[in-house]
Amino acid sequence: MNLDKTTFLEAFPSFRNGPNDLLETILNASTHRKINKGMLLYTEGDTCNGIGFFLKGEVRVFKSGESGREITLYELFPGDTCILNASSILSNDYYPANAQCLSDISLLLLPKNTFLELFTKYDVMRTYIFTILSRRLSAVIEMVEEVAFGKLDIRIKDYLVEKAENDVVNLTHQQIANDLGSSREVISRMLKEFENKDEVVLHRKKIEIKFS
Amino acid sequence: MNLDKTTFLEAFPSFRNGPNDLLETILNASTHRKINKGMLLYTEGDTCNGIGFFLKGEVRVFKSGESGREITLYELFPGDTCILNASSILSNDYYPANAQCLSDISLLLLPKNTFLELFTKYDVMRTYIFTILSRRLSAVIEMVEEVAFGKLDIRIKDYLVEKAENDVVNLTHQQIANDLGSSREVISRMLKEFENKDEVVLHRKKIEIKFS
DNA sequence: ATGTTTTTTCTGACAAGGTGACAAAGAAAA
DNA sequence: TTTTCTTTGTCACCTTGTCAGAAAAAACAT
Repeated sequence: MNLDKTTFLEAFPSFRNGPNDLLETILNASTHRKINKGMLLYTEGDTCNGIGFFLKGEVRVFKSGESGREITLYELFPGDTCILNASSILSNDYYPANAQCLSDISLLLLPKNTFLELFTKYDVMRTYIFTILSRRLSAVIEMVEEVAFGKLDIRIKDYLVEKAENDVVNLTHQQIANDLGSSREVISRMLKEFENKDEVVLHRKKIEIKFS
Repeated sequence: MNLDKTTFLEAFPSFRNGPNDLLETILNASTHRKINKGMLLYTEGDTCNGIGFFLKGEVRVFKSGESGREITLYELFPGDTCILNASSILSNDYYPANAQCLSDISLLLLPKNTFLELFTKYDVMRTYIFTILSRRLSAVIEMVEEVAFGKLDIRIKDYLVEKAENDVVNLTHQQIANDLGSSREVISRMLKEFENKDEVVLHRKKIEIKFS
């Protein structure tokens, strides 16, 4: 046993309702991995031989375009599964995006075959996967709407509010661009405009928000 | 019984593997509806009280922005389910998009509760739903990539090739704009450029392609 | 402490795409 | 034919992305 039940159930409360068998199999068959901040978990085109259950940390799932621009599809937190793993395992397809650790993370990696068995056998597992998958679809549909119709100034402001802690955002312009699917120059330009209108104060790797 | 098994199984072959019970329940509990071309099946914010199994015709699922612009997320064909129905039923949420009939369609409408029972009870149903859901997620992720990074001239050309029958596309500039999430003016402008470069011939509601 | 390198930000000119307003050309209807 | 509606064309302007180059701040080395 690689990990105690309590720790797992803390992150994955929906498995409390499941049979003990399921829980035991997950804990026994999986390996506990720790991966460092900045590392890439998957890249586009990878084949998946396991599915990760995230226990600690943050992961960013993103697409990147030819020009070097990037856009974040969604983020993963403790209690999440990289559903694209599950999806590509079940449909025997490539992993269609990139996943990057935003902090040191720890996860349980469940081998493909065990996952397939558990998915076939246990209702709790299916419901869990279904819920996450369904949530992701909504999130990505929202992304389409934002990117297709949203004005960038609004998108940046919403983003800053979302990312702010005590009205401070500790990110570089490049990181913001990578999340929003824009380019660094454009973000810099807009932030400068915000500053001229006295809506933010700019520092290196740090933005103070004066609206929100 | 509203519909014979053969007709249903033709459109939904994956249910052949399922128990007879499942099939009978679907056929008995659902109502057979025909809806005319142009009608809206759902609009954003609707609550779903049933899930549709498409037997005939085409449906366009799209988002619309404030400015009146639209973007098509994906299309539904016979054998499809409007997975956003299932998704919003199972997560008890609103329908997050609009669905419009591109032709006269016919579908089986399975009431919410029956669907939930069948989903809980039958593996075939869960697998079917999961497959569709997973496919949609991939499709929508592709959309994000296209919209965020794709150049419009390329997107239009790809689109025209996809929609062409014998190198002819019978659509208005507005319809193309609505699928691609762009505006009519821009599409007209680009098509005119294509024509100047001798890549297409433009008519009313009709574009002849000379590349492909 | 000083010079060197790297990271982050700034700037300006230009290109691509979206917006708004309005005109013209066909098609359809009266 | 005249009128009306649908579809397409065009122009000027605004927003966003791209390219190129430089400045400023931090990190590193000696």
